[in-house]
Amino acid sequence: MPNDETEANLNRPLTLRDVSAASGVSEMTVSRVLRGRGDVSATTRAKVMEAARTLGYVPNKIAGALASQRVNLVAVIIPSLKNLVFPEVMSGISEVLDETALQPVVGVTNYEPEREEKVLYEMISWRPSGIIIAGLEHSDASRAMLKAAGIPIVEIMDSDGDPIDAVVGISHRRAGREMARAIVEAGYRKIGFLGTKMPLDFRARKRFEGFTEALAKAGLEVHDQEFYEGGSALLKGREMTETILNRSPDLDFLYYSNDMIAAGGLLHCLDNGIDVPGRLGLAGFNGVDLLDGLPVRLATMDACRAEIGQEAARIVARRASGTAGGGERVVLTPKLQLGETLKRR
Amino acid sequence: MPNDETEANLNRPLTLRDVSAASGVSEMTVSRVLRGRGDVSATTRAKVMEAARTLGYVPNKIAGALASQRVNLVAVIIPSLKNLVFPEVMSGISEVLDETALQPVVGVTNYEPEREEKVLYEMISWRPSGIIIAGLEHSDASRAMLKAAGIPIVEIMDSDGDPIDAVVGISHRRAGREMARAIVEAGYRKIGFLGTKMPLDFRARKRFEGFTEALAKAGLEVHDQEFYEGGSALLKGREMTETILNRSPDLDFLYYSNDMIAAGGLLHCLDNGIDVPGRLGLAGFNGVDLLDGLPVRLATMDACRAEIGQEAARIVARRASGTAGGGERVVLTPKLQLGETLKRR
DNA sequence: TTGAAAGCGCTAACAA
DNA sequence: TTGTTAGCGCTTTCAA
Repeated sequence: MPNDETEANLNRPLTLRDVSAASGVSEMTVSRVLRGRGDVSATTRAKVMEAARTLGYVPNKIAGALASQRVNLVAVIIPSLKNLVFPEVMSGISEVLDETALQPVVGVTNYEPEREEKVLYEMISWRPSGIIIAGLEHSDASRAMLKAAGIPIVEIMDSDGDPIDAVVGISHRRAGREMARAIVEAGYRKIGFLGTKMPLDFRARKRFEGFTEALAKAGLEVHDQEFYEGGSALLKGREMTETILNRSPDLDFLYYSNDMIAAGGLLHCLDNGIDVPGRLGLAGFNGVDLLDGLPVRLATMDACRAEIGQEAARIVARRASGTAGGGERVVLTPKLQLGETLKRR
Repeated sequence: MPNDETEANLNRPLTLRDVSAASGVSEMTVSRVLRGRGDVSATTRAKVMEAARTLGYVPNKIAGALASQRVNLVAVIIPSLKNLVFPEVMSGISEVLDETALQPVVGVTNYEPEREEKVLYEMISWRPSGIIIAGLEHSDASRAMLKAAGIPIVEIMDSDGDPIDAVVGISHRRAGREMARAIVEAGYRKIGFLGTKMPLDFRARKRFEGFTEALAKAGLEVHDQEFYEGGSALLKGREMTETILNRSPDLDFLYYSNDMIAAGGLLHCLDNGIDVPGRLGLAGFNGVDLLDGLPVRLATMDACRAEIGQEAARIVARRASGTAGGGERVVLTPKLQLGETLKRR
């Protein structure tokens, strides 16, 4: 049974032409109406809107983008979605872009440079209005693509290194140094480090470097260390803590490369009646709000995730709106939260 | 100082034409090489690759998509990234799509129907090869768009309702019923429910409905309930648990709508020396691997997140490759994990 | 305020 | 194996 003409299921996407035919208005004017451009009479506008709505027309952005040479997408390239940190950055980005015509599109690299290259290539081939990318370390090929893209590039989360264009982040080296200082000042001396077995997590590495550097200044060094990969971070935190304490029972402080494993360590200590922070101090990194629910507030350092996302998005938005710019540099200061797992002086 | 011609920074993106000129090969053949189509001599291929590489050419997918009427994107529409569940579904999707030419693009709705409409409209206007969308409940406008899109639509995570096209999920009603049965069988009688204050979290609601229904069959009802919104789920779990136990000290079981608040509840009980599962039983929902790190293994029900993602991606991939289909229905069975917070019989 | 023509950068289809 | 031609569906530009 053939359908009524105006509702015919043509099994092909509708085009401007269809709306034009249905409304008796030229394609060009239909286009104007649909894009909300002025200079269209109210009558014409009404006719067009009516036709578009009853047909269920959805514009083809591909054609629009090709013709206008404008794409309202912002590529956001991050290592992972499973680490809560990145969704938080995403929220900051979305929040700001929601007020603009721009839209974030996420690409995930799994901390693999080859994947980063591939994802970047794919993204750039859609000619986005800007790229927000985690970290300052990229392969030569990636850097070349980013430089050649001719669009705003904002590298985020880290400020220790040479940005390609703009950068928004914190200094992880400094974060490590400050935590080390706080630990030493509190009187701890036998310090252990627990982290991920991820040579490509440059930010964690920089924190570690800053940490050891500041310890060295105090005449100390990392007494023992332990690394993990994969699995539930909370569980790994428990296990690693047990392992390292068995091996080096004289440790009096454990610095973890993230809050999740630190929380696992804390649970281990609570379970085993280890006096925290008296006998053993603990600290993590990130300030994830999961920590609010733990029995004891963990010492950590807030990495300003949402703020980083917001600032990065603002830079892209500003540039997309034509306001000149380039090479913006926003360095945020991570806030030390002593919690209850680090002795007070 | 003008640049050397082959490396000129034209400040406009390179086109096939540039590669064609640099290599002395026709645009069409360049296009063939770059897309890896056969029927190109090794010599020509080499010339083209060389030219493309030294120029740093990145194809314009917008033009390609318009010309070929093919877009290798799959829109994935989910309520949130902060709930760990969705990143896990994403992993399943990526894993499968990585083996194909398809690429996921994520849109986030924040559980708001109006946002879902907007995100859908944006996505559909890029003419993706398929849409994977969480849930079976959508506004009329959203449903109309999905139906009219003329591409594979896979609704995921839930199987209780009428799908538009394909569906991959679990029955949350059944999940609720099964948990209720297990609780009753274990001998608990005064049962409390703790969940989110989210009228639009249909899946949580269905679990609750199934739960009360099965309790009713056993002649029981939910004895008290407590809801929360926002904040750290772990902390809210602690707080709600304290609140509900103060109000109804005779409760002997607490069923939580997700594992995170259940974990908070568990920590509260451990802190306060409440005998779990003897005096009070606890259960959550999801089977997030965070739970592995808790001192006591929480009773929960695995929601098959990764598997759902994989199946959904497979359906889209299969359809994109032309293999006919439509209306696929995959209902997975959530696995009950008794853990140590529900008495065994 | 509206319309007609040209073309965005690429690929399908066909020809050589 | 390679090249030519004609669009894809829209927007820009210019004319009416």
